Amino acid sequence: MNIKTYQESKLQHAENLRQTIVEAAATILHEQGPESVTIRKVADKMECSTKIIYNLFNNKDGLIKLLYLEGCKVLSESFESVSKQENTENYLKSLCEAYWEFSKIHPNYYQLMFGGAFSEFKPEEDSIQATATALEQFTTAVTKAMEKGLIREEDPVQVVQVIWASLHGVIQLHLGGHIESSETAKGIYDNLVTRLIQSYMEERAGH
Amino acid sequence: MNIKTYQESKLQHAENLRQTIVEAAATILHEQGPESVTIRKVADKMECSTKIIYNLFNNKDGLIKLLYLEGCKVLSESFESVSKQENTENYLKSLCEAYWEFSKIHPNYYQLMFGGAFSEFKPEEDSIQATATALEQFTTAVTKAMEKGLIREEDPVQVVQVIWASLHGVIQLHLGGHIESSETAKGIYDNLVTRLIQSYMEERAGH
DNA sequence: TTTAATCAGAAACACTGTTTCCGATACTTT
DNA sequence: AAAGTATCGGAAACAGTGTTTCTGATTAAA
Repeated sequence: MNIKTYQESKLQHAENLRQTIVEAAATILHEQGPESVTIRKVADKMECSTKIIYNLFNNKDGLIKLLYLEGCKVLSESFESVSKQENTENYLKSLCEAYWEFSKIHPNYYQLMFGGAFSEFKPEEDSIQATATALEQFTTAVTKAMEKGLIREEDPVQVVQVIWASLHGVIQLHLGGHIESSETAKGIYDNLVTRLIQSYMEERAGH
Repeated sequence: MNIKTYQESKLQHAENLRQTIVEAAATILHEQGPESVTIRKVADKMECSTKIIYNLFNNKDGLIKLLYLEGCKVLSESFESVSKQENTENYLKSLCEAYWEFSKIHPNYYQLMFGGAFSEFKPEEDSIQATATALEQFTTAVTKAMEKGLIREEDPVQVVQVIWASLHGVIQLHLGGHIESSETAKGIYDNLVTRLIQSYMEERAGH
């Protein structure tokens, strides 16, 4: 037990509180979906008043942002749990598959992060950075493929963004109800994955 | 001037009212964005009570759906205004360009239709059908390319969905603030368009 | 002319994000 | 130790949302 000044202990108390509030909000998100993540419901779960949340997070976006960062961590772990394969093509395909799985296992996180569930929430510098970090496995895989000459040299970040954005499009239209059946959506997704990877891998020198 | 029964005249009155309400809602959508399309603001513009809107549209989704259908018409016209070219590859690229332009010229329609601006609104049978109709130019172009042997025969609807969904992904991430600069987003978009069309065109017989 | 039905306006209900007010608690100072 | 002061959280209020209820007027039907 450290000896702490009042200010230090106060800060730590605030930090603990922040953490438990984020956890409560995350629980509501998982159990009841994004539309149920309201300041009052979080306050009710914490058995406290809404004022505390505003003191600690400034506004709702401040709380949503932390859920966004949590989601980035989960996404990152999803990518990390993909077994690294020698075959670059297969590895990239597995990463794409993991992204689909993430959207299926954590649809509420997905809606919050990329689906516009909180249309007033716009990611800022740090959230965008966290997203890039979550996609790091992807970026390094592409970079390595370039070094090995499997993909023509260009900006690996742009390559990842092209892949990410287009995969996201399929998931988003699916979650939004524009592509009803899950099988149809997966068919489109797999088709797209194959085409994209082939497109990049066929750009070998001499082709 | 037709002679009408009371019931007929009543129905026509209701239909006229529906039309003006949709127009008022569309005006608010264009001038103030999706978040300002609220029942009360529409009622205020119409100088009537909210009850009328509920009588005619059942609930907010009923009104949003009509705006969705309007948006489909506008999108359809955007595609139709693309000059048809003999060169299939160039024509498809022009259609993709028109889709991007639509999202830039009518971002509010885009957010309402595909961006999840009204997260409670899920398109139903008729809205999905209207979307398919809006994409018809795309579908016929792909079908013709298959008949000419420029694209390998498969389901043209799935081909269009693959292209549409992936293009949407770029636009959606851009509008959602995940891809900040418009130039970056357009670069990704164009890159994707080139890759996809190449991917489909390279599947000629004998390849 | 009386009766019955329809329909629109005002107000209310149950929510939302956010702010204000105020009292209790807890550190500071004398 | 006692008085003063600052902080911080709870209750309530404010402004806004989608939606419903109630009620009175209008208008067709009898």
